[in-house]
Amino acid sequence: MNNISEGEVYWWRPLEDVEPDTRGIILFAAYKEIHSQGFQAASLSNILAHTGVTKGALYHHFPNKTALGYAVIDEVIAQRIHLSFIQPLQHFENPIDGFIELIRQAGETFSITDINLGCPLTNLAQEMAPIDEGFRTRLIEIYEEWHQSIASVMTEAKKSGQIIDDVDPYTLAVTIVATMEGALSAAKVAQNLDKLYHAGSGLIQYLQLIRKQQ
Amino acid sequence: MNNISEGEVYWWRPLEDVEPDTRGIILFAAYKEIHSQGFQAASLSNILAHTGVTKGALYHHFPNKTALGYAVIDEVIAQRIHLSFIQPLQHFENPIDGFIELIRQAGETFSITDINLGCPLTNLAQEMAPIDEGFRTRLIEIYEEWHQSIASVMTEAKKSGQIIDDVDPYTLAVTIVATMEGALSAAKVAQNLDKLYHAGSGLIQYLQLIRKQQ
DNA sequence: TATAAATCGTACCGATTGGTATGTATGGAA
DNA sequence: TTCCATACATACCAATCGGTACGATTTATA
Repeated sequence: MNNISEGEVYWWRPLEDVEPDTRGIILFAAYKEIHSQGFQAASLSNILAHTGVTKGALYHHFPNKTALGYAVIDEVIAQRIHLSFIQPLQHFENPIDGFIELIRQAGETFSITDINLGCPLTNLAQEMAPIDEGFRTRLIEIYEEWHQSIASVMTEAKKSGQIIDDVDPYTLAVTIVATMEGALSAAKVAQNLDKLYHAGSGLIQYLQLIRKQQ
Repeated sequence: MNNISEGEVYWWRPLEDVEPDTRGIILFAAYKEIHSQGFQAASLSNILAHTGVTKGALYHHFPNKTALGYAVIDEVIAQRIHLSFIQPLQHFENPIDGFIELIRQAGETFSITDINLGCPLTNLAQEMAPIDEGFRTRLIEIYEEWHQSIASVMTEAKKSGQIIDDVDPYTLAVTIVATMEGALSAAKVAQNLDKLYHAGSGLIQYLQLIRKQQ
């Protein structure tokens, strides 16, 4: 039982089917509230109202709101980014083809609701990184792992002659993530997928151009 | 007299030297508060404390907080985006060279404080577009003008044979803006310019690759 | 000079916020 | 059976929020 009300489309559905304990219920409800409202605007009362959990229970499991936010990053967001964006990289036989396919699929995997809410990692990073160092270090860590993972597969692709020589793998990694995030942000504001398609095909063209012809 | 406290570095300094009236003082203070705190977290009490203006004066010039936010977009942000990013496009003889130069200069024009605060347009768009339609339409309008302006110069560049044929000007425009925004966002989280440099040189490489060799 | 409108200042309000204090029920160990 | 830590539930709190009511003062107009 994950607290998704019927008719409510939601990005990245719960990964496990285990019946969550009170702490898990709070954690997932907090993730949803933070994802849709932002951390500062996230209301503890809302989270409690949506779950039926009482304030006493919440403050038994988490010392304060900030700690709850940290836990959401550590135990929910990090996991989901890892599974959705970092793990798939390992299954790419050719990273250029892999990324192009991943970008092409984006239009189908993301619903309008997903687009409107935006990427939870980006949202939280943009809001909280300048304000709270605890948030920032946690979020930076996720981004860095993401960048390094892409750089790693690109290094291999370069070695095997799939990519032209004057491409720095890490630079390429940061550029890819930046463009993908920018594309999702643009789509979020426009509230439709058009901008995502445009920026997506621009990125695909870039990837095609750095492919070494043989 | 613009209310920038000494030692405080600030992005996009006031454009005019005219002595602002009460309304202008409130507007610029609100712009600063919103830029650094976000709209929802922006405190009217803070704005009043920083300016010495009273609440009666504020509510005389603006019916409510939302209207104040709209005015900040219409009368401050739109103007600054236009002057900093859209007008310079007209002076490009070759848009590819122009953009490359613009990206190269980014490292010098932006201070650490600028980076940490982030782009006011992006910040506001990400926070408020999903929540308030009035914000969204205003912000979309600015983005659309930006995209169209870039697309326009790219169309000319394509006609004069500076860009390879299989580039769609509008697609290119959206991609450029997305990558620039993503780069600034990454730098904001990292709190240093490294990611901006990386994503910047990735974008430069893309631009070099779509240049038609002659 | 009389009058009205514009431009504020001050005091206050209800609502909501994160957080706390304190009580209670429960389950396992001695 | 006693004991004690875990796991909640309820009631309350100070602070802050955006917003309003209303008086005072200045400015423009006639």
